[in-house]
Amino acid sequence: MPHQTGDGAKKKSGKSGSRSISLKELAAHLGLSPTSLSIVLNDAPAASAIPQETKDRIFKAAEKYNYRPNYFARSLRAQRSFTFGVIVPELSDGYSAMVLNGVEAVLSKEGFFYLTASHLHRDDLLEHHPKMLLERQVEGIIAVDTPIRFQSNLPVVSVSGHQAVEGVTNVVLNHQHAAELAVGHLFSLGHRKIAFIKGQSFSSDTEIRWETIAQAASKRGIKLDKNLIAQLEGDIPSPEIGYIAAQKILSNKKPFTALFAFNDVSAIGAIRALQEAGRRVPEDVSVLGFDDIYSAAFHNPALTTIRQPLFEMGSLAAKTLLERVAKNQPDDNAKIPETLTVEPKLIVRQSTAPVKK
Amino acid sequence: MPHQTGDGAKKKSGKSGSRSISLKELAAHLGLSPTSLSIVLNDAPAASAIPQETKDRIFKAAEKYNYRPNYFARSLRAQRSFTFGVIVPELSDGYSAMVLNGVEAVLSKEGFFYLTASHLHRDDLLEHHPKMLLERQVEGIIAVDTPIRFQSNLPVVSVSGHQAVEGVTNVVLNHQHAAELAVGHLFSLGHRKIAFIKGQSFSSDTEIRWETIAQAASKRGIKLDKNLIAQLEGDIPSPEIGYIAAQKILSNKKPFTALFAFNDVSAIGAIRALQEAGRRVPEDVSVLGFDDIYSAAFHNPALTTIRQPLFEMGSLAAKTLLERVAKNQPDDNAKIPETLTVEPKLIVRQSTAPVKK
DNA sequence: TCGTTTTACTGAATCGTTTTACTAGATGTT
DNA sequence: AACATCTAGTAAAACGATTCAGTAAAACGA
Repeated sequence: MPHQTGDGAKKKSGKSGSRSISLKELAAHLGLSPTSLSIVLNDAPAASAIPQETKDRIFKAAEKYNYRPNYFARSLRAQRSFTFGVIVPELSDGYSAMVLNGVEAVLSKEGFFYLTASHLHRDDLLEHHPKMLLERQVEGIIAVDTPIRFQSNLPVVSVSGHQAVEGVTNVVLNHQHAAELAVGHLFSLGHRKIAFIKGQSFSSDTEIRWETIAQAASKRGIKLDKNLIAQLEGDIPSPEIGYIAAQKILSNKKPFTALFAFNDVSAIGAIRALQEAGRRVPEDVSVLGFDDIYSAAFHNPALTTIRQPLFEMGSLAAKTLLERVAKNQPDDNAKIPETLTVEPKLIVRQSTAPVKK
Repeated sequence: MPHQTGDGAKKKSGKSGSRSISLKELAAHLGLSPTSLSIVLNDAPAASAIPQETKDRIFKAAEKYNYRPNYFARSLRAQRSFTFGVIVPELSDGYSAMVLNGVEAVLSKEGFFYLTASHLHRDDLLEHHPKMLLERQVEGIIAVDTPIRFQSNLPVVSVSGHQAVEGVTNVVLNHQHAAELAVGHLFSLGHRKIAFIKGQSFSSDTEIRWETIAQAASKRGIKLDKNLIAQLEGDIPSPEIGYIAAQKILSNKKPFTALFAFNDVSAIGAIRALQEAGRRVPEDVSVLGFDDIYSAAFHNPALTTIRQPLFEMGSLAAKTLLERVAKNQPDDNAKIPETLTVEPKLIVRQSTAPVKK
């Protein structure tokens, strides 16, 4: 329970070198015991027995000396850290950063902070980082697009994880809906020969994305030609890997009129490859992305894409974790939500067009 | 603020959820005192008096019971948090995330973590977040593209800050060099009428960037026409604000053959505006970006840009802060490096070309 | 008037670790 | 033999806040 003093005072606390005052020192100043101050400042039940006059004296002194309870002392005593751990593949891919934005928006309101750790798809870090976070006494973990390789009795919320792990709440996109939107869009434009770029094998969305696409395709009688399928490889968040994947597809010399990329970044790379091969987008080939990153709308041509509400996924994850921490009854496992689903949205722009007759 | 439920620390929760063992418990197991274990496990000087046999017994037991020293207890005692605070405008703009990558790479090796806070260009958060970080006992602060509005006696390293604040080390790009590279490149391609998009007023690079550009331009006899200058407005990291700025320049109907944008993101938006106005890039107008974000190489046309080594700036900031923390002699102020400079690089791609005759 | 309740506090224990200041026996030195 | 030094530890005091269990004195009720 974070302690709050009247904030917003514009005091530019005078002394610069002053290490902050302790409760004991403050109590000595007032001629009272630390106990009394603690009770009053935290508004503990016993505070009802303290006269308002004394309370005011305490509040004033706390204000004057800019008293801040020591985080470690308090956390040690209360066995609480008011901190979560967040594990991401890496920060600069746009995806994780957007999710983190959502996480932070929620947490900062509740006086929580989070520690970030990037695993860079390395097995050793996937094991090491969670351990470190546990040692730091985080009260819960948010894993973003990250396999759960650790076990603990802490609450865990996974964003775009697709494992069913006991005690882990999964925040996921409605992939079936996404696939319907995407394939349906291309289908309604007349596309029947569609190329696909699958995600990297380590990306947790790859599998489910592919399954739902396959369903949506077969439902419409679209055949999946192996020569029109490539998989992203490499772990840099650069369009280059999409460029390479598209080149691979092109090299198979099979005709196709549309390409559905795993994400916007790879779609951008793919467009480059298509253009280098003399295919115009969207006149010759329609390209569909995924995510709706900031630059999607401003690419040339502007990307048609499936938007994932990443900020909401982050804030939902944070909210859920806060709730699970609040009512920490270990027996309560039954009540842990297993999956929370958010909805995608089709954003039509210029990179898709009706198939040429 | 949520009031804490009254159940307190009463749950001795044995069970599968084994709360980790304490030093005292471990000592009891071994029939030794906590002191001895502490000495041995930390390899304190006094450990030389302890026979290897006993040491081994202790190590083995620690291993067996998976003993981890309690972070809060240790930090309370040692008055150290092994944690830095990082303040950024926001995470998803690509810039901050890349810097953070560099920060994390260095910190994780040293057993440090960092807490992130985004100020979103809001004055209240610029004051509030640093306060919160100080309460969390961070040992230092890294401010990324963020004005220093707080004061503390903690070491601070600022990335792309341009204030001269006592006790703050600035990690900055060699802006003069950057401007020379940029303006020199455009000049050597024959461009004399150059439009500029300045950064937002709140961005700490805006001013110095502009000054150095003005110098590099006037040195070459290039006049800066007010009608060819626009400023980014708004704080979303989307190309849209560059699009708007470019439109503003276009609306002035003054001829220009090149445009130098504040960053790649705004350059991408500007290209869209130019194309909508019927100007081809680079045939009619050369466009030069800044930063070299991942998608710059894959935009259409591929962006010529000035690369900032953001990862290095982050890791350099982290290293510097670690050093300053390591030798924490407050009198040592004389030795604090005031400025650390990193070098830009011109990356020539397809968005710039010789001026048409 | 006596006994109970309320008021207004305080002392001491606790969270888990590190560190300072010991002790008591063994070994070595002159 | 007297003294110093080394060995193998331990007890107790921090670090700073919270909380349990009291304690006097005042107010209240019969």
